Amino acid sequence: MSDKIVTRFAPSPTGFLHIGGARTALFNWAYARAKGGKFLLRIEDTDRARSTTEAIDAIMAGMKWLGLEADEAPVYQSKRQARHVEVATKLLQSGHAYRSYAPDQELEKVRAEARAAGVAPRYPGRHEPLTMAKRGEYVVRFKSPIEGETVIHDEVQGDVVIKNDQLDDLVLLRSDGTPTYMLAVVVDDHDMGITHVIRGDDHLTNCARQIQIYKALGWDLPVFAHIPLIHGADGAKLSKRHGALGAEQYKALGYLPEGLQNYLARLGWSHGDEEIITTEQLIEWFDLDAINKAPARFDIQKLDHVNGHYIREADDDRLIADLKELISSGEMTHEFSYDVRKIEFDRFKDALPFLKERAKTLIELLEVASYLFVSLPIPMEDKAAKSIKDAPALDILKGLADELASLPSFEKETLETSLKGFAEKRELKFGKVAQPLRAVLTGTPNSPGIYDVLVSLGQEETLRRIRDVL
RNA sequence: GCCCCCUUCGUCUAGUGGUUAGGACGCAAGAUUUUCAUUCUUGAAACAGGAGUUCGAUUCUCCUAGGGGGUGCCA
Repeated sequence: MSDKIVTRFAPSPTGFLHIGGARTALFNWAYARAKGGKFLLRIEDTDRARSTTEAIDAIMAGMKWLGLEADEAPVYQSKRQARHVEVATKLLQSGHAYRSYAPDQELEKVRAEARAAGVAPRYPGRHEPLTMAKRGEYVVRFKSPIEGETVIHDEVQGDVVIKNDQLDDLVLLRSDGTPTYMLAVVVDDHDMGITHVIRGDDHLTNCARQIQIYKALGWDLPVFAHIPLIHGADGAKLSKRHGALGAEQYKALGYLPEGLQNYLARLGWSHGDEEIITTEQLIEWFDLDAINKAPARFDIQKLDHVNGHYIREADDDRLIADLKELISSGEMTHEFSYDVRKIEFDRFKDALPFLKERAKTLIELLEVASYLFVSLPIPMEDKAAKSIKDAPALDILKGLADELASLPSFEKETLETSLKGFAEKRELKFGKVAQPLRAVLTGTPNSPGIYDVLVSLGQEETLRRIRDVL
């Protein structure tokens, strides 16, 4: 036993890496990193029928995207069956487990009766050997103590006491000889040298059962930390909407991994008033005692805000690379107002400094850049169309076309003096000049600053767009 | 049914036996500005309810209510 901390994330590969799992992985990863320990991944695929390789790939891809890579190759629980059987046999030999031949119907009956009587269901086989004929098919059950209580010393929940008479004799080995989760999780955590088990609190009650198995085996207990689940925006379980999406889907939605990571870290964990927390800071600050006991709701608006921060901070080249990847991935479901495959990334990059100020996701970034890449009859939004309909507006545009055509260069400062002078000459408020111009250049009433639009479009294209509506 | 966990602004949270209960998102107003966004300023907004302990409870205890989880040959 070394002092080094070892944590693990142990998903069952029956679906994508959902947001709750991602946070569990993040906490385990952060704790290992914070304490200079190891972070391992174990695929809990003992339920072969429901486990898929697609799910395994999706989970690993999601973790990789979030920057949560394990320090060693993943352990596949299904490949450790021999060891699980070995331990079950040991338990059988030491009298901590027994073969159970009862058919399902009998168990159903017992459970129904227990429920009707208002007590926890207990499997009767443990009291007296079953008298029924052995049919050859059996499961191995753990002989759970009836007297006393089991205490879980939980780093997040505190001491949780469960009376032993609440815990039934759980199945260790199924009738086909495969191990159940309850057995496998104990054996694997022990064998992998896991020192800290950080997982969702849906495992809290079952933890008491696992502790009994540890004790029967004479093994040391790991430290347990059961973190509350994440709820959806409506307070119910994570579902539909944003909550139940897979981590990878947030990528397709245009979120940055550091944005999601930051948001997730703050969901149920905090460090004073800190909101923007970099990966480095997370590693420096993360600890179990700052994890909240109450479940948190997933708030997409705050995620947007945090993500917007990271978009603005992001390096331009990196953003362009992300954009290219996102577009070629074909995973975006957003319907764009223009053909994003026609984007000229050189021009995009030049405009990025002022574009990223107004985007919270990569998708929004592509949308605010739309004016750059639409082709000639510029699609007009109603409001924009209205602002250039009347004669005075058209007259302004006509004058603007002449004015802009006469400029020797198309730089911001030149344009500023030019446009301001133009407005002054005609005794117009600047908005009267800028709005029609914006409409005709971008097709919308809202856009980046007019000088930025002008510069990013260039003199030739600007004039082409103005003249197109005259 | 039985068992376990949880409860500070709408949301994420800080916090203390005595505080003007703090921050963030969102919302509202204002400043900046050619629009939108960014940025900045200001504002509204919370200790679930009831007992008890105490000189004093948001903080400690109990009860209730509400929410969540478990109770599988799922994990």
